[in-house]
Amino acid sequence: MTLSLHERIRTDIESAILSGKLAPEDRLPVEHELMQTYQCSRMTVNKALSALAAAGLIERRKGAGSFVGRPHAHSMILDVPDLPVEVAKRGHVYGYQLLVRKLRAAARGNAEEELLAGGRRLLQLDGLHSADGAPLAVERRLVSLAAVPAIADADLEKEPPGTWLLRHVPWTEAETRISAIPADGEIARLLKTPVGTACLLVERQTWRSSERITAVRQYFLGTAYHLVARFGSSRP
Amino acid sequence: MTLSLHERIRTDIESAILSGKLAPEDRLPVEHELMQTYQCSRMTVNKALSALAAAGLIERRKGAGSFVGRPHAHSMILDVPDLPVEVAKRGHVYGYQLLVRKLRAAARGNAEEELLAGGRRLLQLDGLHSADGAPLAVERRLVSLAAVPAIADADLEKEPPGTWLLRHVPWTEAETRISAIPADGEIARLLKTPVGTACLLVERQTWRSSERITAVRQYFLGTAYHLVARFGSSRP
DNA sequence: CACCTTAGAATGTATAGACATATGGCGCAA
DNA sequence: TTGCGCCATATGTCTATACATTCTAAGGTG
Repeated sequence: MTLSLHERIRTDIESAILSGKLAPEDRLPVEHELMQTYQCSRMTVNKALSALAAAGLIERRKGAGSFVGRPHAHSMILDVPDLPVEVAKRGHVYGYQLLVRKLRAAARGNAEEELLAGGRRLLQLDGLHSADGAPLAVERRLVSLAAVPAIADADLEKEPPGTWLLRHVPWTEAETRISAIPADGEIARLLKTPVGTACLLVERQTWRSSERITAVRQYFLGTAYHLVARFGSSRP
Repeated sequence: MTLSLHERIRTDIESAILSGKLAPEDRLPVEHELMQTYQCSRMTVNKALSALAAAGLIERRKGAGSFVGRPHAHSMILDVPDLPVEVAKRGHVYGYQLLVRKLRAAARGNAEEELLAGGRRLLQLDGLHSADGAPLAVERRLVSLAAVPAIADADLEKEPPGTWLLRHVPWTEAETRISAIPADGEIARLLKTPVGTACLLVERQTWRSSERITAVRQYFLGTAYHLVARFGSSRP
């Protein structure tokens, strides 16, 4: 694979930064110098530098110059895959059981639920995810009927609501909160584990623009599941 | 803030995709049509479309056209901030206590440690993070002296090794594994909590290119700490 | 010495054109 | 009918130029 010129300029600078030859806050050569170095037009240099800026590796200041960004404020990429897919990838047989399905109003005084409902009703869906027949996670999900009226008619017996939503409802923003808590009585019973067992709690909310779509709490058996986040491209 | 023309084109298409007006696999207008629509040159249209392609929202096929990408494989951004900074941001006083500092060889038979050591010695650093004087997390860190010889002379009494590394050692790749486990005897003692308490376990390894730099295991008091991951830009 | 003005430097945006290269469909020939 | 080759289409890359916007530093003025 022969790199185009702007890609070559981009990777040259990129490796200079990653190897430490260019330190954070260092000033990069200005566009005219790079034009000389690579014997090309300014647009080509500009394309390379713009790409680096978009990737957050450098910072460009109009009138001042281009500078190496400070060591990554390190945000990492957290893959939040669809559970059935994830379980299958780990070589297990996935199962889902719908435990509770009820239409109800938002609990009075519960600000979260009221925001989600937006004055209309909510669909509550409790379910159990399993791998090879063993309980993996319980989830309680609330879906805004205002945002997703179609879900009232969806068949959610065999496919988990997360998967259904993923396929039918586009979203623009999501936030996931990850913590650890001991299993309480009901969670423990459903996961077939002693009360107090360490669980990974994943809470996620999704929005489409500013409209709230769904909120879910998933309790994973701590020893049976983990999340992986990555920074950098190559590692498998 | 007035958007430049290529930004306007970009956001127009972006919102058409996110709102569902353009479905996955749909074909976008070709560049010449967009030139007509926006009365601009091809380079301007190209810049907008290239940005969308770089962001993964669309896919461009030379000779064929541009197409909406399939629904986001949704990866989210996980902020993994420096602990002192994070604790301060939550309004607490951060404290760190170095418990163990020893130079040693990799444990024989422990493949992870041997890879990290690369034939040389390791620096083991155990420490306790606290917020407002209360234990927050214990960590055990191993640093490769082959990769970071300078850390042998660093003063790690007052500042945690993670912070020192962040400031002195550039890295290119990292992987974080998140799970939940019950506190064993030693962890429980250090965190001043009963044995079996649910803990958030964060394991992280970092590399510079293919050279391993450090591996760390952090046990957070489950009820006192959580991680947040986000997709989408606007929410605070 | 402190402050303000100004010229130059550097990036941001946009144009119009040129040639390169991959794709897919259409028409012709076996 | 099938298969091959050609060509229109669409994107990829690059050039040379122009003007706008913003920052920095130099130099002059009070």
